[in-house]
Amino acid sequence: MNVFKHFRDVLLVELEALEKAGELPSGLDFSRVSVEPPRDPSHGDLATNAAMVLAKPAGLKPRDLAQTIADRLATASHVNGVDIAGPGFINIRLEDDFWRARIRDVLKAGTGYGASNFGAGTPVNVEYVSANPTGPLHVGHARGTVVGDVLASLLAKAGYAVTREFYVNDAGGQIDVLARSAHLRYREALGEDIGAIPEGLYPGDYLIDVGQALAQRDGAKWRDLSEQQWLPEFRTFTTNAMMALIKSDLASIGVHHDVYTSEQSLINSGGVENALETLKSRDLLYRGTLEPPKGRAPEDWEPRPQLLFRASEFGDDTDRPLQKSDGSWTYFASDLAYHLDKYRRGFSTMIDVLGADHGGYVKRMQAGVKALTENKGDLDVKMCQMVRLLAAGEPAVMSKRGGTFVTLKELLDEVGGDVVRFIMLTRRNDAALDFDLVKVKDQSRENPVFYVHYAHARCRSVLRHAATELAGADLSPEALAKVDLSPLTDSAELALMKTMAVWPRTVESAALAHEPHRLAFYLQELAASFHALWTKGKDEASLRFLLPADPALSLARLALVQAAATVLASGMEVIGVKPLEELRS
RNA sequence: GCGCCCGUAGCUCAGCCGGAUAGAGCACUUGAUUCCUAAUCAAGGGGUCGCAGGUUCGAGUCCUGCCGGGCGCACCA
Repeated sequence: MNVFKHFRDVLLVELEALEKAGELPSGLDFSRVSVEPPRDPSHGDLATNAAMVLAKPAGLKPRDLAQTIADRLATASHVNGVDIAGPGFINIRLEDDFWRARIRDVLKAGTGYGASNFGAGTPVNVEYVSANPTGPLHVGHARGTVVGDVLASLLAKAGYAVTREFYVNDAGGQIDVLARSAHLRYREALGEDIGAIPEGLYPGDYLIDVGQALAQRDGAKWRDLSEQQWLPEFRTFTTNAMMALIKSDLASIGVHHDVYTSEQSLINSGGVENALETLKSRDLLYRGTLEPPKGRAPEDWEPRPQLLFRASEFGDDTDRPLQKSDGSWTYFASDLAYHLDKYRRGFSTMIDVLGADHGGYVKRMQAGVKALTENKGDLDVKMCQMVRLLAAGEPAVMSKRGGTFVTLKELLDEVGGDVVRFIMLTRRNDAALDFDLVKVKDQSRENPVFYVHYAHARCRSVLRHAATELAGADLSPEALAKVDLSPLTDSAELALMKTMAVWPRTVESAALAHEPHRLAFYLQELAASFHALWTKGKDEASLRFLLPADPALSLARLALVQAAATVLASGMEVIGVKPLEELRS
């Protein structure tokens, strides 16, 4: 249950009743009425802006209207008190029993708690990673990979029909370079001394295996043929090998895409012509010459007539070329075709997760989607800023020179996939992020990964102890869901319940905003709430979870602990982090 | 020169389609451990939300212009 949405519905019923009673004019727009947690918990449990939003259109004074609404809300079920504050806020206090009942919600739902049909099954396509198939993933890919994957999981939990997609850029000139590099490795595998890898080719060791595989399969068949003859086969073979590498990297961080779309097959099947035909039919294509960018004209600039898309009519800064001088399509042209393809597959909502270096690409792609779908398609681009790798505060050097770069796999081996997943969400995606290889292994409050793990492990520890101290009691979630919860009266206990009850709302609002980082922040809050309760039990023995002299109270507290563990696990599940039973090693 | 992102406590950052006295961690000060993991917790000081205008009952949040940092800027992907 989303508590806030629930009471918004309650409020709307009351507002409609006021309309009927003539205390409010009919036909008011309630869409801006919200029910939210107040910023300061001392104000109450819920706050609504209804009076402030409606006062003007209703021709009433905010505080007068607030009083009218408050009088009605005061009689609603589970409401314990209503008061008016500030410019016209209505603060609502709920009965403690209402919060205790949320424990039962959690225990019944298990880690499915927080799931909803908020998205109503709307199809959403999340495209992420989409790394060029020219080598293994490196650390620079980690952030987009995690952000995209968790965003997809988040949307799924919120009730959207999510497809995780990877766009394979297997069509450009870079694939020719890849194929040539592989051919060199192939000749090497046949015994030839190839010397240093020439400038401009991919020097990475990962191509040695490709060369050997080809030599083993085909022998010397391709050695003395012309490039024209071997190139197509080398392109295909090597691209497939690189995709296998990438998929293996992704699997090691728990990422599995539903759909891989090949740029080359899109082109081969006439997808680009198709998309351009659509634009042409709307008179959005023309042949023209672009002006050089002011203040920064490229040295080799020459006026050149090109096939252009009228992107500037859709919010872009300039029109954009679609065809290279050799007649082949630009990357943008095939990407237009790709997004039209996604739209035609039923995705009106598309999300692309890109690196910050693609920032200049966003407007044109959004312009393209608008034009191709007549404004029916929506493309949201999540840009991931750079990650700075540090080691104990000092920059950790990574270099692509000589083909040695820090691969994603090396990072995973160093700190583990769970750590990478969590840390990547400890900043908004559009803010730069420091990733300290040493600090993330710290077992301290400063390390959010540890902090959240520790909270869950503490919960599990209590439940393990309970099995012996309350031997014979049924401690299954199903049984705990039935125990009398009324003994839970301490402020720290209620605070924990309230934090847990915010989870469904967090899922929905994070999904709506396409902001997966909110999950990581929520988990830290929830963990803090639990740690606080734990330590309070250290100060006051009567607040310990396990009091063998009082089984009824202990069972109620175990229900709370089990629920806390469940919500923590629910959040970690969406992030893709495995909850731990204990941290002792 | 243009576009995009960012600018919030000494440091690192949250701030939920505009809402109340702007929050958390680190650091600093003080305190809590015979007892479920003190790997934690509690309390305290610390702010012209880059600057200046504007819209609004109300702006850290929206608009405009500056300043500072990052990224990008025809036939790469």
